[in-house]
Amino acid sequence: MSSVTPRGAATPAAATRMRSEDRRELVLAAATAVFGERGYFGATTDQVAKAAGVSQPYVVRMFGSKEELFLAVVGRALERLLATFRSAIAEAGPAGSSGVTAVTDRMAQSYAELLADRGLLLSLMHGFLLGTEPVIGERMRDGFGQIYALLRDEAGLSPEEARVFLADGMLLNTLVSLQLAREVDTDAAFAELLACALPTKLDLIRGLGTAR
Amino acid sequence: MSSVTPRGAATPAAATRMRSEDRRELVLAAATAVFGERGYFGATTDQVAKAAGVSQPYVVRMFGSKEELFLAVVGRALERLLATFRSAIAEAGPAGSSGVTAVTDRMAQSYAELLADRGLLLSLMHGFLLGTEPVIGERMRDGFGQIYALLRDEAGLSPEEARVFLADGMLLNTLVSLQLAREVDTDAAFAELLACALPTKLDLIRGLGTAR
DNA sequence: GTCTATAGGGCGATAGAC
DNA sequence: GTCTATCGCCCTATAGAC
Repeated sequence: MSSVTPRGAATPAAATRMRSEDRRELVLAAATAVFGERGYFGATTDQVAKAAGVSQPYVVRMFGSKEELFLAVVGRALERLLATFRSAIAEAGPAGSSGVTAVTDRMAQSYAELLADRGLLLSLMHGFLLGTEPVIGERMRDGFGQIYALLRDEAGLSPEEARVFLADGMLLNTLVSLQLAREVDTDAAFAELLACALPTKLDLIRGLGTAR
Repeated sequence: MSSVTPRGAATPAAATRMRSEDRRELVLAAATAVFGERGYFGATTDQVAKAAGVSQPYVVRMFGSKEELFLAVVGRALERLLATFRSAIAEAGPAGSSGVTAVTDRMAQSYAELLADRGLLLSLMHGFLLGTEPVIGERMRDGFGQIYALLRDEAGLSPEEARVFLADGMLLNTLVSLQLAREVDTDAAFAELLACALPTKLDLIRGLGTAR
């Protein structure tokens, strides 16, 4: 499949030799998944290390501390979220040109697609719930402000339209994290809610709920 | 102020002698506040104990384990939430009778008032984000299902109306937890969003944001 | 019923070899 | 750059006195 370096063979699990930048990205992706599931406090640097196939002290060394690792995770998540929204806006044009629903629908679709990036949106969500943490809270307020500014200034949404869009996003995060899809086959009410909240993405959510 | 028992004087801080049921309620209220701020993993039984003015081992003894304490907290929170909604429905009548907005507005007002109970809604919110936890996750799915069932069957909302109501609630929780109100005076965008998301409750939120 | 003392385990971070 | 070994703290839970 992928190229194996001359030194190969003795290196850990999934990770054969690679550029340090790639390895940093690998650890960030692993950390995103772990923080997304258990939150900042619930996740351990050892869980991240095992998920990335490196040693626990190396994870800490790489980022300085667990808190800085979390800040890097949410920073990266925010970057991707904003970039994805900008692509959507570029495709659909801002709200002024061809109606509001063109942009919001396109952005909502982008948002749902970001769910495929395991833990990315849920790491942000966990962060949003830690507003009283001195460092993390400040960072999350700033990030939330960037999202709101994009919706207003770049997507061209009104305050009310932006509010509704954000509310839908928060519900989506909650439903995914709750893994409601787990009982979608046995609970008619959950099936009804999910069908309503995720018109076209039921299969995607179902996949996320079971793949553990 | 309140009655002091004969033994008084030597007992801890805020808590003079009281019935064990009252003390259990005191600990539950303290735990609700702590779990609401830091979540299940971030909260420690010692923080709960200090907030309640009792010893840490006593908190554990009382509920068996930290996990059972959390389950008691979210169980109590859910009870109160459902009871509050039922009062609102009783006052406004279900959606069929006098239009949908009568019930939803009354329930939304009730919901905002529950924010005064420190940590009650945020403990639930933290729980919703732990859907992958075996015991807690199952309990939270069940609780969420109860809320949805109430909105549909008792409040008489359509699936779409229930979805919008839930989405607004999730955004409200997020904004409160983020403590966006903290910067409402220096950040015009935050002020705009909060004014839009919390039409009549800006002062309430402001109070929550600063009182720490 | 409630406390003090403490055991036992896990976690983040550091030291130092390779 | 990455690992192994390990320290020291903090946290949950138990034991046992009052």
